[in-house]
Amino acid sequence: MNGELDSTDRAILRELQNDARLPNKDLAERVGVAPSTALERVRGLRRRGLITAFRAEVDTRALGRSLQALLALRVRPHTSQLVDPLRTFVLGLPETIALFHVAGPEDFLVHVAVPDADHLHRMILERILVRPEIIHLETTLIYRTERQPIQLPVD
Amino acid sequence: MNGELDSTDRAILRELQNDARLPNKDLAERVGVAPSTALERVRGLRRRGLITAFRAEVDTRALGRSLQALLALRVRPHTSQLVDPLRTFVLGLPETIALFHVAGPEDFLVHVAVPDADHLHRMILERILVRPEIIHLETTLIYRTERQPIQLPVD
DNA sequence: GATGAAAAGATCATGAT
DNA sequence: ATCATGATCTTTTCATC
Repeated sequence: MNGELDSTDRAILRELQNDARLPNKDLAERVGVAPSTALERVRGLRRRGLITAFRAEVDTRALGRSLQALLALRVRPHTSQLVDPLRTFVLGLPETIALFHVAGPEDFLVHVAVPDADHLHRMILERILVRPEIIHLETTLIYRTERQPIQLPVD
Repeated sequence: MNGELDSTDRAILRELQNDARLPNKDLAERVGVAPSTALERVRGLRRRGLITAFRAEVDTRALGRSLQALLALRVRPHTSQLVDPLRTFVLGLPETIALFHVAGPEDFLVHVAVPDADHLHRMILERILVRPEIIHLETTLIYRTERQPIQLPVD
């Protein structure tokens, strides 16, 4: 119930970030505890909110979305009355992978994956820029994205 | 063996992105096929590269990394001789969540999660800016990150 | 916490449609 | 391709240390 992670917890987090479907028996062996202990630890990590979900990772390229971009949006006036619906709208776009609310001159960065540049262009013109609260949009093409699959505490 | 996704494949991708540990029996029921079919479909999706991994998702806040930022890096000269080792270095930092190689005036965007602003500051000064090939760094604080957990093809 | 054994349940290979 | 069925393996619980 406390917030500390011992080396077993950390090892479990490492293994399950690497393979969420690792059988409990194998997990137990790799982290050096009994299967029942591993099971209890994993439950604890979920209960304490350290593990938030188990998800399949898909390849957006294989889904026909080979081009990624970051869209920097400026929204004015920057009131929750305008910002909240925009946030919902952006997250509802099937092209959206992630949405960052940021400090600085821009308000949002939207990470999108699309089939091609034409799709991106049409999407921006026909679905994004038609919204009058967006007073500025800057597109940055992404050549390559690399995610670090394993997150651990930093000391 | 081909690259098309039918509605069953799409439904499976949806379910497994939502819960990678959904038992095959339940998966089969939800997508409306027999368990053995569901199993074969999932294998096919893995083999064809649509599903790249099953991963546990961890909460960086719960790991004691409550602050996120994007670091825009400019590297000069922009040669693979300098860029490749830098890429490896950045991905090796425990603070790094993702690395974007981008077009435009900046070369990289590094998504990091750190315990606090002081850690971020020290990290930038002591570990990033000491590298002479980095001729410019701009830090953007992230107030909030929202990922869309489910990716599907866009039409 | 860890262990071992037994019950419940999931996975997987096979053969049929 | 899809399905139904047993054989096999895993997970889970519980009693115990």
